[in-house]
Amino acid sequence: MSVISIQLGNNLYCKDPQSTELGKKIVLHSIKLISELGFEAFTFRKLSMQIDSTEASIYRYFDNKHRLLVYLIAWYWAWMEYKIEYETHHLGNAQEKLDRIIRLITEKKVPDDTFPDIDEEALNKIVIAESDKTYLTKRVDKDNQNGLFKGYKSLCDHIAALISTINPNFTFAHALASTALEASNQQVFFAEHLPSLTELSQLEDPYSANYHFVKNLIFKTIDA
Amino acid sequence: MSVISIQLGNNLYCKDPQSTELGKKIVLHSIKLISELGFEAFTFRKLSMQIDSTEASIYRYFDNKHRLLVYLIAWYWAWMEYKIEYETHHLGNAQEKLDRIIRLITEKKVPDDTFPDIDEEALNKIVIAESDKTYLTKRVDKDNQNGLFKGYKSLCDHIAALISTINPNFTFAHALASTALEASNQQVFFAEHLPSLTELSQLEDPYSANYHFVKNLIFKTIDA
DNA sequence: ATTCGTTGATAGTAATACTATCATTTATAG
DNA sequence: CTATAAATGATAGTATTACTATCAACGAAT
Repeated sequence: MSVISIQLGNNLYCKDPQSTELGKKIVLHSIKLISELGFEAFTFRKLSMQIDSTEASIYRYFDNKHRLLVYLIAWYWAWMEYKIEYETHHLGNAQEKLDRIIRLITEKKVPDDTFPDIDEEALNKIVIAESDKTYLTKRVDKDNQNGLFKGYKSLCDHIAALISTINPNFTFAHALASTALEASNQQVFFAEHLPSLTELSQLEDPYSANYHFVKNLIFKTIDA
Repeated sequence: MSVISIQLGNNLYCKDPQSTELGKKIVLHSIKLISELGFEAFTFRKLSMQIDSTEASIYRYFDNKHRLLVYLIAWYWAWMEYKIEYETHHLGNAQEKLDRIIRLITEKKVPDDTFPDIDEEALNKIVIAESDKTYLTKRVDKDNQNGLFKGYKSLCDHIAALISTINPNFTFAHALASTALEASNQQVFFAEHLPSLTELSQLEDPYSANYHFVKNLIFKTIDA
């Protein structure tokens, strides 16, 4: 039996949390705690109590809570890239692939049995509410140099490449890709918390509405 | 001589910072400090030292630093709305108005002599790097109920209304407006810190490029 | 049987985000 | 011009956070 696991760059942790039981517990419960408390109220102390361990032990895996957040978000995007690969490699043309990607990004996230240690639903909540905080810091440039955002950038590249295939004359492929990625999560947040900023919450199926919104946004924008 | 000032809702502060000298100093120097240190490293203690005052005195104006940030961002959007009003009321049709708004939102911000107490350039930096943090908290719903995001929502409404005038059949006017507003700032941040997520940084005039990107995004998307 | 690596237990520190109290200065009204 | 109130300053104190350091205990591998 072959076990698939998402392998992440070694700058994303101090000590690989996938290599030990404690590491897995840290990841598992941090997803739970951050999604419940929000990133600001989340502390290593609270996490250590949840898993009957100590702050010091957690610090052996992650330098600080920001790094842990970056790790979780990186895991999410690596997971998305894996799913995209799996569901688009057989498709014939760029349009179809892009369409499938938009669907994957906007669809409601359900538990993925392939990774029993991760609560993908809770992780998606974190991505929606906290992922911008990974780069909205004074350390962005250093963190970027250390490759912490590689996964997100590679997904953006992937989408931009499809956009350029569909319309080679479109100048802003990466800008549109990053805008669409950000928007797809932001709109879900708005629908829940600032509903006057979006129509999603008024429609019967907000996830499907989001899909149509983002799809329309991309395909209309790139049409020559 | 009539002095114009941006009047903000009274939930945005404890005591109106525009009503006293100390209040004005708090706003003036907090813009400077937050833009330099970033919001996380910014503290009331550091601010109090800058203005030769005390933490306790600052707390009389703002409950906490998050509230101060919300105030600054609200001021910014109120200022934008004022500029938009001023520069679009004479324009004949929705297309022209929307175009002008996009230009105003994406253009490089320079000091506005009308408000000598505010460094609009530094404030714009804050909007770009920190504004998402105003609502990405566990308190969003409460803060929203207290009207803290009124200015942003009203600008979004304004843009959405123009979109609906241009194409009454477009379903996602507010979603597109909020997406464009967010993107216009996000792309500037990416250009500076995560340049592989956007083309803006490669082009001669990134501000003009941003204008064209956002304009194209909106007008292409809403075309029937 | 030893030792190595992992974890736990405990302690400690500087900084943060406040709150409270009271004295002092400044403005304002009588 | 004085009385009084409002605004500010000075000072102190607290709980929590975000770490760092040290050492003991335990189990697994050699």
